[in-house]
Amino acid sequence: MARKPGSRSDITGPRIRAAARRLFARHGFAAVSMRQIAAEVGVQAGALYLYTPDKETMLVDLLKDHMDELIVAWDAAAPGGGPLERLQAFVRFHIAFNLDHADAVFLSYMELRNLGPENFAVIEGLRRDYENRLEAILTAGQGTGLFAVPDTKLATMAIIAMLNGVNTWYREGGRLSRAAVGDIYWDMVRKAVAA
Amino acid sequence: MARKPGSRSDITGPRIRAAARRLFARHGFAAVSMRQIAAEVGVQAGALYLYTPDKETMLVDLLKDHMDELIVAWDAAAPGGGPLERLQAFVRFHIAFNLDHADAVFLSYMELRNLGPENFAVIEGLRRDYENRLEAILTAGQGTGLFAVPDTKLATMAIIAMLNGVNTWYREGGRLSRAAVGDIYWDMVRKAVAA
DNA sequence: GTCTATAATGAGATAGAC
DNA sequence: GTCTATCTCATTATAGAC
Repeated sequence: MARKPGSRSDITGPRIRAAARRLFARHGFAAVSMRQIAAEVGVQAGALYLYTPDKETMLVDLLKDHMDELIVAWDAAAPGGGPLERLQAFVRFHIAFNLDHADAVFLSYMELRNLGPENFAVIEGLRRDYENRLEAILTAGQGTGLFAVPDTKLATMAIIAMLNGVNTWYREGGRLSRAAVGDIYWDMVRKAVAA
Repeated sequence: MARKPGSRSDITGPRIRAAARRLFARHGFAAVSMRQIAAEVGVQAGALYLYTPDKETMLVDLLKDHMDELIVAWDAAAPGGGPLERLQAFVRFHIAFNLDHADAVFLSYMELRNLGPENFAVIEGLRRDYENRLEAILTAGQGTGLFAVPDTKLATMAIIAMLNGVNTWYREGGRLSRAAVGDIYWDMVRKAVAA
């Protein structure tokens, strides 16, 4: 026997990526074998090497795609207006995007240590690009006297960490809707940076 | 040859735990082999099984000890006084303790997925015990009208996540001292929960 | 594009010597 | 309490058939 009837690389490729993302996030990069990924997709382990040169490249591609998508999505969603409106939009966007991409977000924070130095630098650079967009909002508000943050760099890190935390406890269908969570976090962020 | 001259279990035990904690935090539980841990300590892999029945037990013992130590340390450090004083103390304590136990903190958030359900429940229970101490402070302040948090549960999670974030960027000898970081985060937390 | 088969390596854990 | 040696099994990755 040879190739499976009906196999198509433009279908198998995305399915491999989705399975790898899910399994890496659930069990950790090192704990997941190529065999597990292949089994999840319904192919043999050797077939994965038609789509990636090795396991680490699979991971770094997932992370890079995720960070690219994040930045593109924010740049498309970011409103004009004053710092307060832009900050509110950022808070709501970040929570919503993270919940929609929980596995990728988790990976992008937890599995950086499995990357070689050059791949690590690429992902970290993309993350900084994204964080700089938030810091720019804080700096703008600081300039007009609207915000009073003791340190825009730390405030950026604090806000991102706080918002990322939502992913650790939020469950769909739980006590609070996504919109309600957005309201509550926006209230806390707004007050934290207020003059 | 047999046992090494001068070997002592009360020295080797702690060294094994320290090596495992460091290596698990750096590379991830699944990525670290028993041979690596043994090499770090200077014993053979087989010797590790004198101290632990298996690898997962090594991990869960590290996590349990860490959470116990955290709760004991806070209960010893927690001041009396009003909610504002207690909240300030909590912020500064949490940042300092986390920086002093960075590897264990990282493990306690990242490697829970490598635990069986019963071990997982134990660690999660301890974490909730700790978080409840913060929530009690917020509830007390809420009751006297000193704080105005829209949801004490979410505020608890938000504050912890924000403070935990310090560990991801803080470097000893960097731009800011620990005390300065404590000041800045306290400023943001104070405003975020203020009435 | 997927298969089977296999190479090369390393894993967790155990047995028994000293 | 640590050693060497070993069992058993899984791993990543490749080769070549179809």
